[in-house]
Amino acid sequence: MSANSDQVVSHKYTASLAAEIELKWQSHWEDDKSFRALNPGDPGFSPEMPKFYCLDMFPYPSGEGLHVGHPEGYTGSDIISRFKLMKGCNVLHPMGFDAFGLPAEQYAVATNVHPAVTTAKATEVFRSQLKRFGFAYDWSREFSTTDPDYYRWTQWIWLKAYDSWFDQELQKARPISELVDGLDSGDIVIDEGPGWSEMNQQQRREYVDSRRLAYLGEQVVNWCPALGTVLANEEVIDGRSERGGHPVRRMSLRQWMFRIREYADRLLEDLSLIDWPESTRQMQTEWIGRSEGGELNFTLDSPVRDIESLEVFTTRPDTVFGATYMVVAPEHPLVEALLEVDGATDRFREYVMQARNRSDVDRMIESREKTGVDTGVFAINPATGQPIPVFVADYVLMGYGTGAIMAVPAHDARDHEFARTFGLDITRVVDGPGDVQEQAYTEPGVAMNSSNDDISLDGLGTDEACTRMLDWFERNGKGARRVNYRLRDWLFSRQRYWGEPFPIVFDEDGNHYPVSEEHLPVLLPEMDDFKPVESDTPMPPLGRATDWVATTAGEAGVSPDLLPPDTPVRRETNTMPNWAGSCWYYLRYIDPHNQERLVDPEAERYWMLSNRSGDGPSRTTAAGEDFDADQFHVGGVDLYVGGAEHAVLHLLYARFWHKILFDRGYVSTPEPVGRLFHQGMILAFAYQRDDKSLVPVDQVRQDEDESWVEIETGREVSQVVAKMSKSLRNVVNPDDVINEYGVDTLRLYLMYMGPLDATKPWNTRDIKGIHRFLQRVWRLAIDEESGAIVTIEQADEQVERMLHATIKKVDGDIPKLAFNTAIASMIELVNKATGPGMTSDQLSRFTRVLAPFAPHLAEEIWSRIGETGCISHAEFPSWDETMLASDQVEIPIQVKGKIKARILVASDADQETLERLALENEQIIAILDGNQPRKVIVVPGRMINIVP
RNA sequence: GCCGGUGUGGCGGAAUUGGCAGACGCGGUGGAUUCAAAAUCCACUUCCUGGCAACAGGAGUGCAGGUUCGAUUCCUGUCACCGGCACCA
Repeated sequence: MSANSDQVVSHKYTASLAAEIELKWQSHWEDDKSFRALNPGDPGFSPEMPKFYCLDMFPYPSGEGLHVGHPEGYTGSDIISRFKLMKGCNVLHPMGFDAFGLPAEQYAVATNVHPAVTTAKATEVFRSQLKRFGFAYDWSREFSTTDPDYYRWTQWIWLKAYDSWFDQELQKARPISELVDGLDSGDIVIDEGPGWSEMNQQQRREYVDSRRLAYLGEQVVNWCPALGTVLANEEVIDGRSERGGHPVRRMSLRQWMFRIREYADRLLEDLSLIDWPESTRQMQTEWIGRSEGGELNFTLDSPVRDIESLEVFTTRPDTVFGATYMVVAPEHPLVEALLEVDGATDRFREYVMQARNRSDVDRMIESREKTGVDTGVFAINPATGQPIPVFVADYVLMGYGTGAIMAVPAHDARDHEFARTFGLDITRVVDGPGDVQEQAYTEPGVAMNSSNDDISLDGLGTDEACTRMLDWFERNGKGARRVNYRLRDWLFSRQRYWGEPFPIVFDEDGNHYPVSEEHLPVLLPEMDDFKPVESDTPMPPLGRATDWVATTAGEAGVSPDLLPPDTPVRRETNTMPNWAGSCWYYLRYIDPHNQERLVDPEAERYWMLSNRSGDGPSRTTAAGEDFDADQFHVGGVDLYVGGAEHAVLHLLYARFWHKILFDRGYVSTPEPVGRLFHQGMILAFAYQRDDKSLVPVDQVRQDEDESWVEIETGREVSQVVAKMSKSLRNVVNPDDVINEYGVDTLRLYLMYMGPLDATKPWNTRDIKGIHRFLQRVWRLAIDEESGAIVTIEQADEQVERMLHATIKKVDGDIPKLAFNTAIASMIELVNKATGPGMTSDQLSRFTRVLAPFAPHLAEEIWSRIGETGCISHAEFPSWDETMLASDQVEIPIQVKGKIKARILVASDADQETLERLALENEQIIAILDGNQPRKVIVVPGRMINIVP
């Protein structure tokens, strides 16, 4: 009893002591505003400090609370932020909440609890969980996308897009007023149809509306009955909704769209200028899907109603001579016209109806066998002059190109398959191996069978043949060069309650008028029933707020210049999609409380513009006229950390919005994010039976021989890695880990699991190792029994050397986000120092190295050894290269690449010395057996290789 | 089908430019400490063969080849897994 065991544990670094330390410093930091970032103009702001803007993808606060995947990325960015602070940067490291969206609304539909209530509660939970991690966020900049003060500016940006048109010549967005001025003055001429001067007021209005970047488009949309809303193409995967996997139907609706296609080239080109993961840049490239080719005109042998010809897009104009038939999509105008003309066969009608009604789900599930019907119409192949049949088939998509193709079965796999099914001619026009009657030859090659009275491609390579053919089409006015994109305009309306209302109203004639800026935000009306309105056509829930919807121009805030205040108007009842708020939140963090603007220009310039001489990303841009690419980086945010699941949608949309704002002069960089990093997914172990079915974790035990057994059956199961899921009961709750070990341990474990961008399994067993490491750190400074400081007076030489090496290693690894190896080197140091101990000067340096990773523990030791001030604002320690060099080094001697001996030599031993020493080595002499070596390769300081 | 990524001990993972494979952690084994245990500290721990042992020999970074004095690293082919796209003309 006298050897009091309680006393032993009383100063041990346990979960409870960790919690005590952590909560103490967290409240210190909060009281001292330790992580408040200063803007230009703030008292105490020093303009000479370099800036570092470090951004996390903000979370959607779900009712479930934080998942371990969240703090993984957040810890990584926190380490960089704290490191940059210690390096003397002014760091902007903010956090907020992306709180509009479907789950809260679905919950509201089910329970009638207002989404604002659900969201506020979930946000509260998230915030307190995040605070428990001790992240160095400037919480004074926090906001939620649902704050009226925030979405006011989301609406404002949408109005800017509404007030913009894209000038093809300048490749940039300009104010609508400049379009009108240009049309009035005749500087801008309308290509097709009646000229501006011949138009009446209504026609002019419609023309201008058709040019807006945010426009109202009649569009075949993806209607998801289960969600009661339409979805963007990007939100539909294999004919089902991205969220929830519900079936999606196609129908026509008038919806707000974004003219993102206008930016296709710029979005594509600028990808090469930013420091983003290759995979993400490639996904965006493919998403944009630029292809060069020609739009060619095929005349019908007799017109159908007013349709005299078909336009097709092709990337292989060199194969026109091989076009033996044509195909139009079921939604093509020619099909429409044929249905209205007598003579369309029943089979034709039936096929078209079936194809149109068929949902995308069915199209996907059905086999890929080509189906189609002959329209009975013939077109003239412009190259051969021969009549060729026109088919309708659903393998041609209305949404890509012109919705019609010339079919070249000899050189296109799909056309080949169709031609075989329907017994159509297959004519070879490109020379190459194989029999095109059996299989399409799709590679480039030398043209053949490709000549008429006017032109011959025979003997030309594909590239040259394409060029000649396009020249020929252009000369004859039968076609033109064209670039086509897979990217489609962005559908921006949702039939939901819990989103940003559009700041726009409609008069009785259906004309739309913007709400003027000073009347923003257009607030969501209070409602108590959130269900979508039952109707043949989708009706948004906001339609129920009849008092809100029916108003007057004056009430809604439409400028009296546009409409007399007492004009009755109806508000837009659609809302913006979830992406809206996340498209620009990084800008609002810069100046979150500004009531006058979305962001103060000076603050924006300070935080977004990086000098290329700094240590930011090294990519540069082709100089745009509005941007000095020689001096600045294209991207604004210095580091953006978040999941790869946002590689296309969020990150493409944000780039698009940013470019509009850039064109209109509201931001100073052409790209929002200079460097992007995706943290990997954290998986968990699960157990698999022989038949590959998975067994929940709690139904498995480990035998003494380490094998895993299903408890119920006693059968052996194998350990596999799977996504965390409730059904497998392998979801890790960060709160539990914090309770058991403290948050510094959790932070360190998350970073030590493996490379930050790798997908890796959570292994609860491994956390102990990291916890032990922190306990060792603690014991280096503190006596567990007495709580007294145990620093030594005289530094151990080897520990000192290793400390220098560790400082260098960590200093180099942090900017690379190679935290796992940085931690490994700290562990090595601490293992080395366990025993000899450290001086307080060594501890001062070591705790500063540790501080970005385990800030609370580091801060505690820092203060106990008598240092003052916040450790995260202390200078990151430096190292002395001369302390890294050792006098002697062990060098392996290889014979034919295999190590046979090792010698200890002076580390600066030169080539001759090493060769001599190697050949004098007894083992080597024995191996050589008196023979002269043919060759000796010596890499000083590394190795010696002898070839006998 | 196409594109991209990854394959290294029992497990998670290290390894600058082609130069000592397996750092570091987990797990395991042995020892110290303890009445005992936990905790802690120390040592060993890729596999195979031989040996009481120190040790000796061999194999080894998914697989099969190649380049090279030397390959986890570069090249060719191939397999598996993960992610993305998917009739895009």
